[in-house]
Amino acid sequence: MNTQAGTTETITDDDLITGWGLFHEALSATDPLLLRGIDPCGKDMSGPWFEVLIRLQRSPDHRLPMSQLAREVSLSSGGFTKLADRLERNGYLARQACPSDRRVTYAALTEEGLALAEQARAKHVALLREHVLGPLGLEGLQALAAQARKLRDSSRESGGL
Amino acid sequence: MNTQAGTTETITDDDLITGWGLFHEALSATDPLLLRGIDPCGKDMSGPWFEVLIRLQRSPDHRLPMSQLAREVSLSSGGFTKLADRLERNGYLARQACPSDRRVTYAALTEEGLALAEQARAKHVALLREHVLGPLGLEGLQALAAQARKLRDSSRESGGL
DNA sequence: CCAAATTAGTTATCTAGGAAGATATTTCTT
DNA sequence: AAGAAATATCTTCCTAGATAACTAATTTGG
Repeated sequence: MNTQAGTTETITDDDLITGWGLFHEALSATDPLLLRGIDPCGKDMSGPWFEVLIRLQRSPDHRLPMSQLAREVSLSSGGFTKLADRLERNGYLARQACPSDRRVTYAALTEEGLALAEQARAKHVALLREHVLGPLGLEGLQALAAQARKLRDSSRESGGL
Repeated sequence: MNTQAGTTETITDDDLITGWGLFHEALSATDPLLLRGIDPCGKDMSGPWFEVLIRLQRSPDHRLPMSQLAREVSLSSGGFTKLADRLERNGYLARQACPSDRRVTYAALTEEGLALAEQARAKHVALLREHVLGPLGLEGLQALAAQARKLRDSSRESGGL
């Protein structure tokens, strides 16, 4: 069904799979680099921790409802409860009751959590400049982001069952 | 350090983080769609299973050394042993000794494994056309793939400690 | 050629997260 | 306003992988 025709209108199954594979490989090769050594101790930080810290750091009062945060970082509610437990146990996060809706619990950064978030963010940005902006250049990055946005939006439509 | 200057040479920390976030979001929104219902029973297939099946399907004799396969799908050797156990237990994979190097074990597709791989691949390609090629178009996909390739290659250089 | 370092694979043990169920609180429908 | 449906969180149980230790087979350096 797929011999290469005019190269302008068609794409083979193989090339499709390969192209999508590149996307995967790019992320799995690059992502670890961007979290490398951004821990206070100079150790790597786990993706989920970073995603949570970043979001709380830029939120008003440095806090968000647990369930919203869970959705944003793509964790199940049960999974996020345990991530929050871990962060809390380490002193980076505190749970706060919400007066207006007693079902919700805010996950809020502590002083130490905020410090951790800011420090990790700064290091992460430096690594982004080195490992992403450097190799791709501004145009490359923008091209990538534009396609990624299209993909995200269309997939959310289709997939948001 | 980062006010928006000429828009042509600079990018803010925020935009950098957002741009990279788009990349993440695109993958995490789209990827599940591409594995949806590609199981024989019409159920979703897990990413690692699919990656393994695809690679074996296109390999000579439909087999590869365990350790090579583990690297290609980004699993630890111990993790891959258990994935292979599962596939074997389900009748899709068989372990074969390698005569020329008695350390290695081949992971080889069984008849059923090959059938599964081919069927999953066909369904996956259809989903790729629908959810990736459709929204992005051929140029979009190629743009994405080109940037992804740059990223992968440069990160492998940096990261391949 | 032999000891040392490498490489392949398996086997514990441990941690992160998903799924499903249980509560408590809202919100929606009459 | 009462009952039903939805939402937020937590808990229990289960599975997938990571890590590290161990064995066996190879390769390498002297």
